[in-house]
Amino acid sequence: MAQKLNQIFSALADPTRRAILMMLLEDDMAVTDVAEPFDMSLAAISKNLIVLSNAGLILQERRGRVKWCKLDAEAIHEAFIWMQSFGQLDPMNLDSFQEFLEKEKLLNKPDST
Amino acid sequence: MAQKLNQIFSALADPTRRAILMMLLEDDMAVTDVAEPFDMSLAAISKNLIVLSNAGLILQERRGRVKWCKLDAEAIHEAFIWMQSFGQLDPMNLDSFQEFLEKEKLLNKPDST
DNA sequence: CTATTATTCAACTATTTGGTTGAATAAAGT
DNA sequence: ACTTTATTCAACCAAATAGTTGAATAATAG
Repeated sequence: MAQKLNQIFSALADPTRRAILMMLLEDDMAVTDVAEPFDMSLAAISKNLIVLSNAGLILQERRGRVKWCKLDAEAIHEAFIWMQSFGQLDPMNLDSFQEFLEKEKLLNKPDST
Repeated sequence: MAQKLNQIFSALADPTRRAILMMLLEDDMAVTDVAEPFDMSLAAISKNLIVLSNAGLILQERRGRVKWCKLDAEAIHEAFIWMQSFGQLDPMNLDSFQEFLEKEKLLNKPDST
C-alpha cells in the first residue's frame, strides 16, 4: 500500500507524465501517437508509459503491433483516498472543492448503475 | 505551477515524508521530536523537512533554538486542484468521496469567517 | 565563560531517475 | 521474401535523491 502510493505520487511528480495523462483523457492512444508532441525519443516515452502503468494510472493493451494506452484512474482514486486520510482536510477550503464535485456530478451524470 | 506540482507530488512520494505529515496532524513539533520515531539521522529528517517545506506542505518557524514544524495543507490543496482538472474525475466514484466531504464539514465546522 | 541542546552544513556515497543511441523483435503491407 | 512500422531492449550517461558522518552554528542553562 505504502509502496503503491510511492509509485503513484512519483509517477505524478513528472510533468511529461502528467501531460501524457491529460492527453489520454481525450482519447486512447498508441505509444507512437503519445510520443508525437514531445521533444523526446520514443524510447523515453515508452519508459514513462511503463512508469504510469506500474503506478496503475494507465492500462496498456497490445493489439497487433500497436500497443494502446488508456487511462485507468484507479490509482488517482487511491491518491485521493490517502489525501482524505491525511489531514481530515482540516486546513483546506472544502467548500470550493465540494462545489466542483457537485457540478461534476451533474455534468457527468452517467446511467449511475 | 508545473514546477510546484513536481515538488508537491515528489514530496508526497516518500513514505518517511508522508509519515511526518501524519505526525504533524496530531500536533506541531520540533525537528528533534519529528526525528525521534525514525531510524534515521537527525540530518536526514532535517532534509526531509526542508523538502516538505519547499513543497509548501509544512511551515517552519524558529523560536529560540527550536524550529517548530506545522502543517500547511495549501499544497495538498493544489494537488487536489490538479486532480480535479485531470480527468473531471470521470472514472472515479465521486459519491463516496463527496460523502466524506459532507461528514468532514459537519465535524470540522469552524467559526467559518 | 563553558557546557548542553537544537539544528544545519559540507563532503561524501549509493541508488534511482530520466534521458540518449543503436540494435532487436514483432506484426503488417506489398 | 523484403520492407516498413511499432515498440522495446541494452548499454550507457548525467543529474537528482536520500542517506551517512563529523564539524559548525546558535541559543539557552549553569
